[in-house]
Amino acid sequence: MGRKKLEMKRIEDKSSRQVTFSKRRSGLFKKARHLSVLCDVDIGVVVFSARGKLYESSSGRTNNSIQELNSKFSRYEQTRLEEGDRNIKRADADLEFLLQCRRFQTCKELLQMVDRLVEENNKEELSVTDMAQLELELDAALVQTRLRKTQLMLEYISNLKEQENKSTEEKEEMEKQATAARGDNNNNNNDGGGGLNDLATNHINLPQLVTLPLFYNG
Amino acid sequence: MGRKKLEMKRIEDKSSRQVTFSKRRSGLFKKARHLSVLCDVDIGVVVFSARGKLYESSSGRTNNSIQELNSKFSRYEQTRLEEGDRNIKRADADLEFLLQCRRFQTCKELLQMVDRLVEENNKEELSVTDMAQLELELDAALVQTRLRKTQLMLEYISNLKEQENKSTEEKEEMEKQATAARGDNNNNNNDGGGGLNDLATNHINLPQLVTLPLFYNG
DNA sequence: AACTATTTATAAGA
DNA sequence: TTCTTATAAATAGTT
Repeated sequence: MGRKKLEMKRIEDKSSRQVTFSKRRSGLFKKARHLSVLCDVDIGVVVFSARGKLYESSSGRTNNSIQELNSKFSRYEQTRLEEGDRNIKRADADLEFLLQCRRFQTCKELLQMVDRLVEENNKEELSVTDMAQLELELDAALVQTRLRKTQLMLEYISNLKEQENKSTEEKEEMEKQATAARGDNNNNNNDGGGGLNDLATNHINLPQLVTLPLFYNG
Repeated sequence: MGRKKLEMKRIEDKSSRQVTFSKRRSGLFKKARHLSVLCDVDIGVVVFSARGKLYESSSGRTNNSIQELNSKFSRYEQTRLEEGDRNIKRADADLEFLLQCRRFQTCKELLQMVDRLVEENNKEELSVTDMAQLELELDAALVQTRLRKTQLMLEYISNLKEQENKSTEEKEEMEKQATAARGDNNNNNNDGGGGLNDLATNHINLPQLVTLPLFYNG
């Protein structure tokens, strides 16, 4: 659509490629938004350009965090253009932004956030401040991950124990009844499906890890 | 576009909503494909409908990993429907997939991958296996982050040292010349802009961290 | 960043 | 469902 029909191949002229990219990208996002609303579905669109990533999605949590992010970065961009001492402004803005995003509902959101920070910032190299902050965020995510893992394993063990107890009880009940009625020859060695020992020989080979504290605030 | 302009709200009639969904979805994918080709960028579009997940992407790494992912999850979905013992199948598929994704070119890619894993899996809760793997990946990212941070700080210090040396040399040279010519009263206390001491009083307040090893393979 | 001639997408109807 | 077609929407080239 437009004055001419374009061939379906890379636009060689850098300038018009950039313009087309900009126009069509916003068009794509708009269409995604409309489809999402009209048909009540979740949509995610990700555009990875050589430098910087652009993102758009619709409905639910995703929407919120992304819009928040967008406006944040718009303001940040503006500030950056208006001010002279870019590096300091930038470092401050990054830090401020990151500090405001300390709490995430899900690990997924954290990852998206960090990812976006890296890409939207439009820089290949991150500053020391970025790195220090990223380190903190990753650490937080790691801690969360470990907590959840531990929790799941405990639940798993708890379930198995319960099963085992139940199984043992049933066996004992059976034996009691059998003994009461007459002498018997019941000698089942199977403990009743998935006892505690199964954890050690689980086909999923969990890494043997000892978790140490990451940071030491001297 | 069409005979009538639609209101920007959910289409209530189920049948026409389905038709519109189908049409607009393929339209969206087409636009994404075109944008990708014309402007030489990677694009991923994900549409989550209530039943089933539909997906489309274009070009490059994204394409590969996403299509791979897609077929993986399609197969997984099928298996899940065909098999009874869902949990085990699922853990195996996840594990296999994750193991194939161990090496990433960049921290960015890692984050994207994990992110995608979480989202595409369409599950809020991750399994123990997922968590253990995520833990490993996050740790790897963290290590990389710390390395880079250290590197940057060393570079920074090195730069400052160089500046200081240069400044000192110049001062000495000046003093020598001045002394040779006649007695002088040059007594400048400024060390020449950004000496080592500046690091401690930097406005960017780096957290005081001691990094410990994360894992201990017993 | 706006404009407008065209192309493209699609809502409703068949 | 699939095709047709009138109309809405997107956008290529221009300013």
